[in-house]
This record gives sequence, C-alpha cells and structure tokens, in this order.
Amino acid sequence: MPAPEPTPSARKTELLEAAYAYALEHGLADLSLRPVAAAIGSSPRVLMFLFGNKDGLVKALLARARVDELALIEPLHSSITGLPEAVSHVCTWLAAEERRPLLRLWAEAYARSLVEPDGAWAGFAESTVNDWLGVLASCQPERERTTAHGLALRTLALATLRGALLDLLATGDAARVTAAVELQVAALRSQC
Amino acid sequence: MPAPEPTPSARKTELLEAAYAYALEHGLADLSLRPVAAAIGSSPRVLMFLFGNKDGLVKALLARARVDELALIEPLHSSITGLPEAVSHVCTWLAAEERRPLLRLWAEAYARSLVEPDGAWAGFAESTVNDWLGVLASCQPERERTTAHGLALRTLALATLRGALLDLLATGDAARVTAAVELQVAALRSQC
DNA sequence: CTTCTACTGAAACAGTCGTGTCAGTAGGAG
DNA sequence: CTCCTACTGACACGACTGTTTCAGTAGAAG
Repeated sequence: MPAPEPTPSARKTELLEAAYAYALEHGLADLSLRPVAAAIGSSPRVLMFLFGNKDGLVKALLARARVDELALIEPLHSSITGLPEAVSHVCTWLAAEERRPLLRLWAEAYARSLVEPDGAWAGFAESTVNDWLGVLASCQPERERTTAHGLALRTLALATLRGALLDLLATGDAARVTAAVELQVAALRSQC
Repeated sequence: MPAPEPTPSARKTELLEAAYAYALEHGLADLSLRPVAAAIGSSPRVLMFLFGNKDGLVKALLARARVDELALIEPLHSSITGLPEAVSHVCTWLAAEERRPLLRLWAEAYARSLVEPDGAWAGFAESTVNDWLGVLASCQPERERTTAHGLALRTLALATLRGALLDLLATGDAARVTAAVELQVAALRSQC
C-alpha cells in the first residue's frame, strides 16, 4: 500500500493550495518552511505534521503543479488531430501572460531535477518529457505513432515548444517566438 | 572605472578554475563557501578576500562558464554558412557526453535567472538568448539577417536547439534527439 | 461525561549559512 | 633591515535552516 493519503484531508489541501500560490511567485529553489508558513497563515510545525518533512511539501507542490499542467493540456488529447495543430495550439497556450508563473516554476523544477537527481525533484524532467511525448503521440495519425519517423517528429515538436518556452520566459517577446513556432507549424504541415 | 580586476591575479584564476570544476559536478544552486573551499583546498576566508562575497564568486563562475560556451561556438562565427548547417553542427556539439556538465550548469543558471532576476544570476537568460541569436544571425545569408522572416528563422533554430538540449539532459537519448534535429535541418534547408 | 483524532503554539535543538575581526606569514621592493 | 602587498588561519557573530519535544485545544464519537 504505497498510498499515504487516500483522502488528503481538507486542511491539508487548503494549505497546499495556499503554499502553491506562494511557490508560484517566490519559486521553489530557496523555499523554506518559516517564510511560507508565515505567508499562508500557518506554522512550520503544522507543515511538518501534514507533509512529514520539507521534501514532502516540495513533492506535494510539484505534484500540484503537474495537476495544473496536465489539466490544461488535456483538451489536446481529445479534440486536436495532427501534430501541427497541436503545436500551434500549445504555443498560444504557452504565450499567455497568466501562465508565466506556472511555466517559470516548471523550468525551475526541470533544471533542478537535472542537477539533483535524488530527493524531491527526482525524475521530474524525465517524466515531463514522457508526459508530453505521450500527448503529442496521441495527436498523430495512427500510422505515424509507431514509426521511428513519427517519434522523431514529435520529439522535434516538443523540442520546439520547449525552446520557445525558454525564449519566452527570458525575453517575453511573444510576437517573435510565436512567429518562429508558426514557421515550424508550416514546415510540419508540408513535410509530414 | 568599472574594472575591478584588470589582471585577475594568478592565485585568483587558479582558485576560480578549481571552483569551476567543483561547480560543474555539484551545481550552483546550493553552492556554499565552506564545502567548495574545502574541496579546492582553500578556505571561506580566502574566497571572500578574492571575490568580495558569495555573489562575486557566483558571478565569476557564471562568467567562466560563459567563456567556455563562447569559445566552443566561436567556430560557427567564421566557418559555417547557412542556418541549417549551423543547427546541425551545434546539435552534434550538444550531444557529446563530455559537454553534459557544462550544459547542466547552463540550464541551472538559466532557470535560476528566470526566477530570481536580481543578484548574481541577473540577466543570464536574456543575455544568452541574445548571444546565440547573434551567432545564428551571423550564419545566415545577408539578405536574411535583417528581415522579419530571418529573425523568425533563427529564433526557431535556437528554440529547437534549446528544446533538444533539455530533452537530451533529461533522457540522454541522443539518437532520438539527433534524429529530430536533423528533421529540422532538412526542413530549414527546403523552406528557406 | 470521557475518549479519540486532527490539528496547533511555543520553544528549543543542532547545524549551516554568509560575513567580519584580528592576527598573522611569505615574498619582493626600497 | 624595513615596508608593502598578497594572501591565509582561527574563530566568533548573528541569522536562518529543518526538525523535535512538550504541551496543549477543538470537535466529533461513544
């Protein structure tokens, strides 16, 4: 039974939500219990009680961010057909200003999990790559899904989106980045 | 006179080099003076003396990494002509195992500078985007360099490389990632 | 009422952090 | 020799870290 919390308790989810909002604007890198507890009207003691230790809290926050991410890309799974359309759709989704904090958090967790493969961040980067490759695969026509060419295509699509995201987070130049991705969409349409 | 170190002093560069090697395998995120000093056979006192404070050391390490990066992409500036060739060349450069620590450090600094725009990391992400866009521009034919289409093209090329890098660092699957980038190279060749 | 569970406050633990203080030592220049 | 510059060791300061201990309190269940 690897399920420590079958029903996460109302108070726990409430505090997690508040801590998540805090993490979205302050980042996860130098998160420490006392400041976050003070900000959300709690105490380090309570966070320890509910999440076990700091790693537990960070893991919970990472999982919470993942829920946001997966919920927001789920429409792709059902409504979009074709890699080009998926890329275009995700790009406009990435470019929205209000998504910036979530995406910054994502980038932080990704980089951190590369440097420190153990601990709370373990496997974040690899699992998010697989998540997205899976989603993109489900947008491809069936004959493309299993071929090596199809795998390369969705790897390319993902790389473009990820790189565009990094550029966007650094420069905020949505126009230039969107133009670049649309170029990619056109290329994908004509080549595949 | 904004030049604090016209001649960085032999001892300083020696310790910086050792600290750089340490940072390459331990990361910058939770770097602290005492461990790094112990590892390189020095003391926190000396690091403070030579670099002013911890931020000074981190800045020096970031600058040192930038030197590595710029030195290794300089061949592009002179010998490569055409965006597709540049992308292909950089991709094989990224895929080399021995570059992994440097690239991990790069990703870490990039993400950190997004979350914490002040301090030692300030401007790292934006300046590295501009560095690379500049290099890629110098690989484009002259008529492409100034057009909006040309800007979008090199933005796309950079995004693909950056995304491929993230994928590579997370999964280590050089074959899949290289195949994807070569697809992009082909697309760039035929479209532009 | 009692009893149990869920949660909480106050304080302290040992440890690490960046930094400062005070005192040196080694080596070249005069 | 003296003097100066570059560098270094030992140690302590205050702040902050995750974590623990002890002692509760509120509310539902019996």
